[in-house]
Amino acid sequence: MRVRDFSRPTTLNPDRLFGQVAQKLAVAIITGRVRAGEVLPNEDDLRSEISVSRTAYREAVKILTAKGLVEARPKSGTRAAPRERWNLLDPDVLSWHFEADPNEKFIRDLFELRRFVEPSAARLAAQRRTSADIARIEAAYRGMADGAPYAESTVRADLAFHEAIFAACQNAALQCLASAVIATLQWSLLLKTGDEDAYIESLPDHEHVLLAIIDRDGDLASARMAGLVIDSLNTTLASLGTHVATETGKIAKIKHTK
Amino acid sequence: MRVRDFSRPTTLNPDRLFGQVAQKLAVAIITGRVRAGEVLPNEDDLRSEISVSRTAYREAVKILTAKGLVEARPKSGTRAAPRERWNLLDPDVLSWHFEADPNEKFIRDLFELRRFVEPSAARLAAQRRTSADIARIEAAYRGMADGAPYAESTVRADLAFHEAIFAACQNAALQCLASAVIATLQWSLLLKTGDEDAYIESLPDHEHVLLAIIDRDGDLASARMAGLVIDSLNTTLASLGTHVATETGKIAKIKHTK
DNA sequence: TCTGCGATAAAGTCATACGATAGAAGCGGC
DNA sequence: GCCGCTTCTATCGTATGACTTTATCGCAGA
Repeated sequence: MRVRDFSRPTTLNPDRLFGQVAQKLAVAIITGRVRAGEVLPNEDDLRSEISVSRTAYREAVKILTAKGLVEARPKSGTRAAPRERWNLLDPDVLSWHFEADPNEKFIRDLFELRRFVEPSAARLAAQRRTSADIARIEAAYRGMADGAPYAESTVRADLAFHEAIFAACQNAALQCLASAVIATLQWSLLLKTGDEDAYIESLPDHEHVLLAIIDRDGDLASARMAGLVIDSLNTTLASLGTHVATETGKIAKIKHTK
Repeated sequence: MRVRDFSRPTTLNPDRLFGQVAQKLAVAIITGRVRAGEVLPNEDDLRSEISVSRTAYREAVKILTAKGLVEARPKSGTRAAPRERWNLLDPDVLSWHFEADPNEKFIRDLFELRRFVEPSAARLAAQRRTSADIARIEAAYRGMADGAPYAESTVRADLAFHEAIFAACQNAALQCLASAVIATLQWSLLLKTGDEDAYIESLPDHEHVLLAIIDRDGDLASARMAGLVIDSLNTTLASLGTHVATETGKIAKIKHTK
């Protein structure tokens, strides 16, 4: 599953060696290929796979440590951490998740988070928005309305729409959740690609949210955003169903050719 | 400001060298001693302060990179990142914040997040809780009720109470926010230490939340949790006022002796 | 059986070296 | 004198080898 990163909010340089190693290890952990056991085999493994120095390997491990994916203790080895320890909302961890595994439960969890957070954010945005915020949200909406359904620029505009609402909240802590929401959204848009009806139907919902924010009507903005998120979840789950079916088909095919 | 870490949810080993360096750099960035300029001075700075090898320094930088505090671009230097880029909800970043600076705005932001997230979590917990969850929440409540107001075990129980509610949600993404909430709470409890009335008054509120969750009454649990958070914010801000006053006094004193 | 000490393995730390390149400084041409 | 090109340097990335620290495990002795 390849998610090409337009508007990537993370800074982990992917064309540096340690970044690649980190990603490789992370995906291995997230998919469950490495459980709570030692990551040790990888030291030799990566030696053989890509000839990578201890330096690069260690820096990759440090990154994963910082994100809670592994725990390195002096004598006992470097182990994959249990999932509760992971910083699931970290942009990189999220992007690795999406690189590894659809995992319906996790998608649901993320949407549930959106369901709680985004309406509140919309309310706050309605209360605090400046005219500059409005301009930004409106510009994003225009981008959505004018573009072709799942074109790159349109998707970008969709993400920008939601991000601009978070930005209007003037709350740094809340803002951090924006990246998680964006990642979820990006993922779901990717899944839905092709379902033009769903996209076109969501447009008026976006506009209604915008209008409520312009009107400084917090309750309305909140309610409309809640509706938008729920609709998004439903269409995403529908697409996920077909998508998973396709994937299973592919896997079956691969297994067959093997 | 020293916050002794009981129940630290983070894994960044503080007695390893790179951990100390990372913390030192992080605090420097968070307090604003290093703005968006290069972190370069520190390379020499740390050379003179603690003689630290490049390895340890680089690994510290990798950690900060992973948390969004700095951006290391191939040849142009390692710069402190703008605040929007920071993973403010990362447990370590939070703990560094609390180590560095009370910053009322940030406290408000975090409480606002709690205000949005915890009621939703309480609702979900009420809907999904198992008897084991109840046992855990109830045990935490007992610990709060039985202990002395700001004793370590009591604080631990308070944190456990809120964490148990998140755990009952069965939502991994939401669970990640628990650490941020816990950190906020721990900080506010530390500030409030001494204000026994506030603590004793909050006890029935906690019990009411517990009862609502036992009754599987999501709406009630949510409403009561919202009340609890708002009360907590108010008492915290009150304590923050006196605390800041004291700090200012200290600063004035220091300036005077200078 | 319990205690403690030492062997041992793995992470951590240090020093050094080389390559690549972005950005600055210097040089030359127009 | 201004602009563009070349060179030079600073800094990050990567590699390597040696040494240190720490914690686990097993063996030996009480």
